[in-house]
Amino acid sequence: MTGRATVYDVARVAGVSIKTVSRVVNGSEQVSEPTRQRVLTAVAELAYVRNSIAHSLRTGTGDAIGVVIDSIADSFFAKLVSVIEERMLAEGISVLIASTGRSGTRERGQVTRLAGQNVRALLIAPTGDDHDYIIELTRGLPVVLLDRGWELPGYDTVLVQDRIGAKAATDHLIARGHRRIAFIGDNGDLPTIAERRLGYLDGLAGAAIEVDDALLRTGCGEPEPAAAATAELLALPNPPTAVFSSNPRASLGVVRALHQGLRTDIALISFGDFALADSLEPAVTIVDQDPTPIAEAAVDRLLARMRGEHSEATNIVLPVTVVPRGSGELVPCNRS
Amino acid sequence: MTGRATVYDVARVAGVSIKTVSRVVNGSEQVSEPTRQRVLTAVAELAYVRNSIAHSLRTGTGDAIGVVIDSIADSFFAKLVSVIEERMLAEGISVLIASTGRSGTRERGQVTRLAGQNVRALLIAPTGDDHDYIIELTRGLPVVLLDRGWELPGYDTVLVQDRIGAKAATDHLIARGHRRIAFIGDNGDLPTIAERRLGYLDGLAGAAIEVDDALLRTGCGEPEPAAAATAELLALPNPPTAVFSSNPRASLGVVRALHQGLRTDIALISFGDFALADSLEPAVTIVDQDPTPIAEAAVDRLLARMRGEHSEATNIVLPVTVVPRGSGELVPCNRS
DNA sequence: CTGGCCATTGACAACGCTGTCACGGGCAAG
DNA sequence: CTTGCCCGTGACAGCGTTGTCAATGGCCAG
Repeated sequence: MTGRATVYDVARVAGVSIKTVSRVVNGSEQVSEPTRQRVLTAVAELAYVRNSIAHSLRTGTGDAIGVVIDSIADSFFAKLVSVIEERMLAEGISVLIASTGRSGTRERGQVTRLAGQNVRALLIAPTGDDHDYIIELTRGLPVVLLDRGWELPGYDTVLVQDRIGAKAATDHLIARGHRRIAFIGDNGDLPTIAERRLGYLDGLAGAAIEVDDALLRTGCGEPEPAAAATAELLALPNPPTAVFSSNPRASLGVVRALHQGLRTDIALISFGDFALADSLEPAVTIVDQDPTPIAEAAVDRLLARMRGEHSEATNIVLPVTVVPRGSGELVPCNRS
Repeated sequence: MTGRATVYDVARVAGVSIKTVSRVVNGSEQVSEPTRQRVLTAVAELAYVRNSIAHSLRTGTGDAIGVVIDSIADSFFAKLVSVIEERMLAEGISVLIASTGRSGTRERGQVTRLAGQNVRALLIAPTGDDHDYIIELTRGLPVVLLDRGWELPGYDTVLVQDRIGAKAATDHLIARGHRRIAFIGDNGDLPTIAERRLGYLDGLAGAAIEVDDALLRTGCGEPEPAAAATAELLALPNPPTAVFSSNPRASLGVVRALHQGLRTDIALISFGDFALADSLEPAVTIVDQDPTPIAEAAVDRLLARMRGEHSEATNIVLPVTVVPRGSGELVPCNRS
């Protein structure tokens, strides 16, 4: 008994036709009570579980969605996926994860792969700036762009106020007297980070502070390069008095470097919360980019599309606020 | 053009039979070069992608595996899944995640669901202690039990030295002079935590320290209850001078509570690392339970099984070591 | 010239399921 | 008693793919 039971097995045991088994399993009303009972008994006896591949093939509707993200090891995306999975479980839909490692090529490969699977819809946090391929590959498939991808018209998107939030953080630091504020972030390929950088520049411009390129560090999306960049900033002849870290993973590196360099007197604001940010000394002020409402909104859109809604693409932009905790309220230090 | 192209479409365009298309797509040698070229041209023209549902149904081999874990929001499991997904991508296999929320009932539901999907194998971090259902539901499906589940014979398992590691941590604290050492952990249903608790008790017994039930806190697998439990411990008339936190998520709560209570003079060892553990003040001493080798070993086993290996079930136990960072080397404080 | 062999190709069935339609029987209306 | 309808049920096809097996045709040996 290696394979699983099929409708035929159940039909044989229950003494009915396979169609009747199908009806019972799918809860059709068109079955008499005694028959239903016999079928249910047989189902239990054989531990029958509907083969969802055959079901998908027949009905044409898959029972999984694909989620394309940077990496599931990133706690922001982990939380995002967690909420998505939870919501989808209620719909009986499975979640396939596909990570891009922030490579546009790999992203494309993953989307291609998923499009060939039984996915019924896609949630994508796009990496690169060329997303035309999505249009081509996902014909007839509901797609919601997550966290990024504002610039692709015709698709539902869910974002946060990247530029506004970044400007608010910068303003927050400027209001405490900082004028040498460093920016740590990934390279500008990521639309999100590009927006946050613009917000940072907005803030500086608003206070008529000249941009110092030495304080603008890109290519630091991960903890290690961010830590290295921070260490370099600290070693500058004229180091910054404040740091704006444009994503929580980079912030992990920044925090490590500041603590290792014993420079916790330098102000810090992180775009996006991270574990223990509020237990550090000082606790880290953040721009609150909570994954939960982002995921909820995205799932809402996706379910609506999966149910056949054909309205115009909507662009949801969630508000963010600065959450003061200590590190962002430090005033400029005078060490050097 | 709403649906995707099928072999029939390609066959029509290329002027061959569907079987030949299938042969070309699957790289069979039995096709003449000119025919192959014509087919490939048609494939490119129609952007044909093999329908993997039909493929799965026909071949009986799915192209996804299922991973059943507590929650993807837990960074330990997130890292685990990340490594698994990375490895599976190289095999062209997708990863389906299913979270249990540590509910045995839900775990069972998830395994049932996955067994009905096209999953080709399962990686399960079992929650409860009744795993007989796994045997029943996963007939003929390769299964590797991850991180827990030692007690289910006939299945490959990958664990760490839970009991030994916990004893080492306890010994480490005892060697610094601690005699009132608290234990924070989830309830004993989780085999892992039960083992760690035994290791903790081993340590106490080895030093002839009597167990104080007031210092043994269970039901704290998540940050919030762990923080609450820690706060209660601090309020005891005779509080502990050291804490052994038996999992990293609990440790997040313990750290928060210690910092909020300004009691960072209390020693702490965490079973399992967590982000920023080394940037805190003091840095947190850990028992190193690295998810990466666990995942690698599990994937190795799984791939071997998927390739048809029929050897005896293997039980891999990975070693752990205490990584001193500061918090575990604090000597007993005398405040009360 | 013929038989046999190999290389290439195609017709057909089947994977497990559900949609379509048809069938048989019971019952109310005519 | 017949007609027509509805209810419960089953036979059959087909979703897109691949495995089996047979057919075709070219080529070489006898």
